[in-house]
Amino acid sequence: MTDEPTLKKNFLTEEIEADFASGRYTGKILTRFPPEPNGYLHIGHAKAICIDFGLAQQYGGGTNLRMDDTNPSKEEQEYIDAIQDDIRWLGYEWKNLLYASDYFQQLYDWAIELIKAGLAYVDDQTADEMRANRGTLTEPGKNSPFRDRSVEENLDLFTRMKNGEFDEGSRVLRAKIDMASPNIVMRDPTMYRIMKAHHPRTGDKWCIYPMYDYAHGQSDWLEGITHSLCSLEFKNNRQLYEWFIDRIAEVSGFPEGVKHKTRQIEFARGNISYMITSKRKLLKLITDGIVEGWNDPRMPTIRGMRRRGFTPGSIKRFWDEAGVAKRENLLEYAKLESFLRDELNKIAQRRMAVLDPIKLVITNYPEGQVEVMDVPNNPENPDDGKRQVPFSGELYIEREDFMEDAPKKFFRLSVGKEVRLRCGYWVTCTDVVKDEEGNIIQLNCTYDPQTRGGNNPPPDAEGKQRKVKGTLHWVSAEHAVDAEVRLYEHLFTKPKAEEGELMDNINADSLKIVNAKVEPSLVDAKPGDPIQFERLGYFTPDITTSDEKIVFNRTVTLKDSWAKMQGK
RNA sequence: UGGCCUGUAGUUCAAUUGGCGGAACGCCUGAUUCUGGUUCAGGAGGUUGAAGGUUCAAGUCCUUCCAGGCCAGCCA
Repeated sequence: MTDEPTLKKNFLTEEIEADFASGRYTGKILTRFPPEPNGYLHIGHAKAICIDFGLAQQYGGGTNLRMDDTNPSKEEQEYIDAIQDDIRWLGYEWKNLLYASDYFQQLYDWAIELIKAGLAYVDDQTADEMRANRGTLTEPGKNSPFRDRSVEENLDLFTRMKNGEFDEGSRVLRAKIDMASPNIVMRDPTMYRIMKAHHPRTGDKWCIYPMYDYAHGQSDWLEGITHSLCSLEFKNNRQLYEWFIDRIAEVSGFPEGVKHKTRQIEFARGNISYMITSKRKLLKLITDGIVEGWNDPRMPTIRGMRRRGFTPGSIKRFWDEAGVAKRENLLEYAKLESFLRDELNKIAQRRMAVLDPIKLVITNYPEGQVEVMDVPNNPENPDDGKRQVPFSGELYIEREDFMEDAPKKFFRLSVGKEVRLRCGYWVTCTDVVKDEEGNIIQLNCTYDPQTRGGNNPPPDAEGKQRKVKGTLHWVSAEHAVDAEVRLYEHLFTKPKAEEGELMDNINADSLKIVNAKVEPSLVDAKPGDPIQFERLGYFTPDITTSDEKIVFNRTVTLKDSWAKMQGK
């Protein structure tokens, strides 16, 4: 987790290296991550974070974290704080924490210069009129009747817009470019709209707020960003991004201390099967009560995944291995799970927990006896040592580890069969106890005292070694602790979860809550601690866990080739 | 019937820039194992979207076609 994954070669690294080789840039690479503080970061943002921070790190540069706070009607301080927390959790640190709103005055001053140069005008058309006159994908637009106002009138109107003299929606400032451009982004784009909203940072100072297109490029430029890496849908906007900077450079020159223009390069965002990242849809899951909130362990948010038990390392490695390109994609959730398991396998403490308990009674075990068994905390890492687990004549094992009419391939318990209880004893099932309805309520077994600790018994007189195929996990009934365990599945039934009507694809079984019996040492586990319940999967205590009620989240199951065989 | 972008194993990406198409994940075998996990060894899987062309040689260059994506917010 401490060593950063080395990023693979891709078209971004190629371009970046070319930019330094050609002398376009000297010095250090500087990127930026520009989240809009109107929601929580999700797995898709994590890709951008890995690229923006990871690439800069790889080339010895830095990354500015810039809150894209140009729309106060949707943005809140709560998100500004959460975003920083999530980025740090992922393991990245920014060079500077900045806000687009830091540049509101500069942006305004430049707008004045653009107006003076005849490159911007105040438009009195309604939003509907503007839309009608914008033309369509195949037809050019029409010039606004207000397009040729005098500089003086534009200056007067724009100043009054700023002073709050006009109603919201009554006027906008537009760049004067080309209403017939085949790139619709260039058809006199809006630079400022009137918005009388309270801004978390600038308060009530401004009645006008800049649009993304007018704010983003210049923010990059002012900060001396070398590479502004963003997703594909901004490809069309790049022409405008460059237009603003070029025009401002002509009209006002470069800002103090700024030597170069920023290069925007677009890459494809990453989609993952069974997950969605649309903020609107995610919010609907919450408002419709499908999930608990932004940090529900089933949510693809950083907070949700963190609560679920994901590690930052696995998320970073996933995006690193996924690569970067320019095509639409749908990564398999299995790939994410693979890197998750890989890391968890190395660090997770092993414990025993029985999710669906059935009582196992050892009929020949001395009544009332309790033994303490040494069990390794992590066989993958002997340095983690061993712990002591109480063993007795009354245990719980997993209901599905017993079968009455077992097929030959069933390596677990069945009447007449012998199995190993992990680090306990070898037991043979003699008979079962059923209730009136015929349900099995207890398994009676005998144990072999020569197998203490789960070890092989000595060979028989002919030197033959007795063997068992199966090893089961267990907890001592008397010592077991009750715990609630939350078992998660995909939130959606279709891999392309984003497709079609959201509510048609909801997996009704995405959360299953069971009452488990767990070994006593688990009472000390803390939220975030990676724990493997042996033979079941990786779990971590939920943030709601308490002394009164222990709660675990299942992060991911172990691979299960038995279940796979059954499925066939 | 506009502009721009993208098509390479099931999936995501590579292919030294024109020189024998690979990896990861997934899938299938086998070995090992006190977790049906891990680990190890091996295997299957490709008309490089299609058709033409240039070339000794094309995934890579050219032409045409097909499919998919983005853009018509006073969102980002």
